[in-house]
Amino acid sequence: MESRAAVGARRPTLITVAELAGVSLKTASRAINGEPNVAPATREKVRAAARSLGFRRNAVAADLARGGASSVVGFIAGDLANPFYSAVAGGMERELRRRGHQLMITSSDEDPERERDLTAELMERRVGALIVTPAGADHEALGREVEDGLPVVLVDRPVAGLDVDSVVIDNRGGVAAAVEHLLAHGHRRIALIGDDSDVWTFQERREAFVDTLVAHGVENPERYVRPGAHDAGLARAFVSEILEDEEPPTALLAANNVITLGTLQSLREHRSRHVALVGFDDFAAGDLLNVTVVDYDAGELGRHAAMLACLRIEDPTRPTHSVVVPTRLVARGSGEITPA
Amino acid sequence: MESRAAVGARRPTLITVAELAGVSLKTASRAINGEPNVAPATREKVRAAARSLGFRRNAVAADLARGGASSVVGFIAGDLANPFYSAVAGGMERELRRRGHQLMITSSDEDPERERDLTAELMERRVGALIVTPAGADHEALGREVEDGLPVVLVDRPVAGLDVDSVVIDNRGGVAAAVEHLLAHGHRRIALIGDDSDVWTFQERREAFVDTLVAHGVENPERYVRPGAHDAGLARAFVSEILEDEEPPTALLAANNVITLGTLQSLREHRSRHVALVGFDDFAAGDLLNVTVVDYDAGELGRHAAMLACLRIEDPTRPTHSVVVPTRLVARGSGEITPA
DNA sequence: CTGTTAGCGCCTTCAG
DNA sequence: CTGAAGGCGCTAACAG
Repeated sequence: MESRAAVGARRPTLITVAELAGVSLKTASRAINGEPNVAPATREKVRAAARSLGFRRNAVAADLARGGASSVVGFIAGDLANPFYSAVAGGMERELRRRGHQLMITSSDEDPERERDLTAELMERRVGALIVTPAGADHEALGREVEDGLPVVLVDRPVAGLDVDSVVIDNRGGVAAAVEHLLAHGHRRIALIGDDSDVWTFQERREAFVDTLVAHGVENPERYVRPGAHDAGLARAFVSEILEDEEPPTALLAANNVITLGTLQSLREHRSRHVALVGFDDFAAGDLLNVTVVDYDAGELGRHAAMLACLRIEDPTRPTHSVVVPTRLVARGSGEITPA
Repeated sequence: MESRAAVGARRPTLITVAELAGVSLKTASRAINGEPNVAPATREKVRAAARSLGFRRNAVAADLARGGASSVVGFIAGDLANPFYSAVAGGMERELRRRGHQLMITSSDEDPERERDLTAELMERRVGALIVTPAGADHEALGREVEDGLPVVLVDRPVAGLDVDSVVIDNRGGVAAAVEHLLAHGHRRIALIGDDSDVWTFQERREAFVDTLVAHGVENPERYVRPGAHDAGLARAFVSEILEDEEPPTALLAANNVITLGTLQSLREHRSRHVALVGFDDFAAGDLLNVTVVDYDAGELGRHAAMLACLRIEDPTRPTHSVVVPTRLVARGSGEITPA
């Protein structure tokens, strides 16, 4: 068995294997790939030769020979260091693996220009499909790929004018549930602390917020809406400010987990025991802090995206689908506080 | 400019571009790749042709022709859905990109068998290097790759008997600092709630814990050591139990963030206002809960791993390096409580 | 069942 | 500065 190649030595190829086994190149290929029409004895002979040589098939060359797209799927995440994307990537990777694909992950850091560069790069690698969390507004580069026949799947946010498969959270449903929950507990003055107004998910959540309040006869539903809380510090400041209002809200809806944390800080400073809070997105210490949240399975986003990508690879002509991942309200205390 | 290929049409190749530009294949290649020895006019002609055809160079074919390893680096993470790995992957991806490499991420889910499969798969894709968070104990498969000359970098935990580049957290230093912090605040009875005993990082943390206590003359340092808290629930139970001791500890050291959360739950149930707590790893609501922690930059782990991988690709003969990422103690209240 | 003949798309010689 | 040949490692037809 002492046949390990020395450092830097060439890797054995199918030809080497074929020669050792005393068969032709193609027969070796068939045996290695488990194709039919190979005598069991021959197959074993080839496999033994491969083993003893430490042969490794070259998937890159195989993809090339087969002409074109590989089994690799590319994912351009918004920000890899963000747990949300890692949860998405986790679900995605698992589903792809199940279907015999590999995942190549990159991160645009929410920068549209980087997204364009990465798209180009992944195209050069001839990925079989591209899953993207679109950053910014201009996505004509993506549009071109789509026209060129590349399977593209959008995750977490769609792109206007781009008719492709997509997976999003049920933002509207989640917010509606949260607002109705608060209304049911007697609140009428409900505030929404949200992210920057150009973030699509916040736009959705905001609209659902307003719609739900209107549907329940609450007047001036925008009164306590505060967009622009891009980080925890801002969220905290906004909440502190709004609580100073002469007629302050009795309940708060934090539009994402970062904002929820900032909100909690503010509430603690104000020792407000009678302000209810519901947060969109669960977070690590959510249960410990008794925070009622709108939760969902981020991994499902990735799983569905992967599935849609695979289905489109198999059938490029199928109509586009749009999957909506459900949310559920997890009542843990903070959302069940009634108005003072 | 209306030259977009129809869906499913073949992508243009260098030959197509060369023909349109009226030059040879090789000249087109040179122009596209920005190699020297091409007349500026020719270069422009070729580039214009490429643009109008929507040409995309095939990086896969290029790698193959160049014979061998690609610029892709593979990363086998322990569990992609875990924020720790996402932070690592984030730093890794950024550094690799800076150096002109791509990252292919997979997840072993801490399963040694999957790790072996994934290693084989990434080898078939001819990754230029492999970064691994080794799962389990048996890593002879990895060892074989190393012998074959594959650049391998270990992250977060080393493998006994495998002399390769590695990056780990300063587990000992972090724990020592935490323990000394508690000692300085007057504690002598300090408990360590830890993960399963076969987890390397916990072994390190435990040894440092004991060593530090011994160095400070604390007798019977193992008395309050509780391994096996694999999830928050177990941690909570262990803490509850230990607090019932007739001579309970006055301070707790939670060996990781999951354990810290469980510990907090238990402490809250016991309304123990006089038990100090320091947690290893920071977490989302750490500051909100005033939890003193041993923090470190997970992205740095990834960044260094990427760097080591690149350096080894460039020079396979360089001696192996071992990077230790520093920790720092973040005092936020829970660790500064003095014994009752 | 097995082997032969062509490439996949590009890069690397080595000549013009 | 440019081009022609040969090959990277593998697979897809076709023959036998």
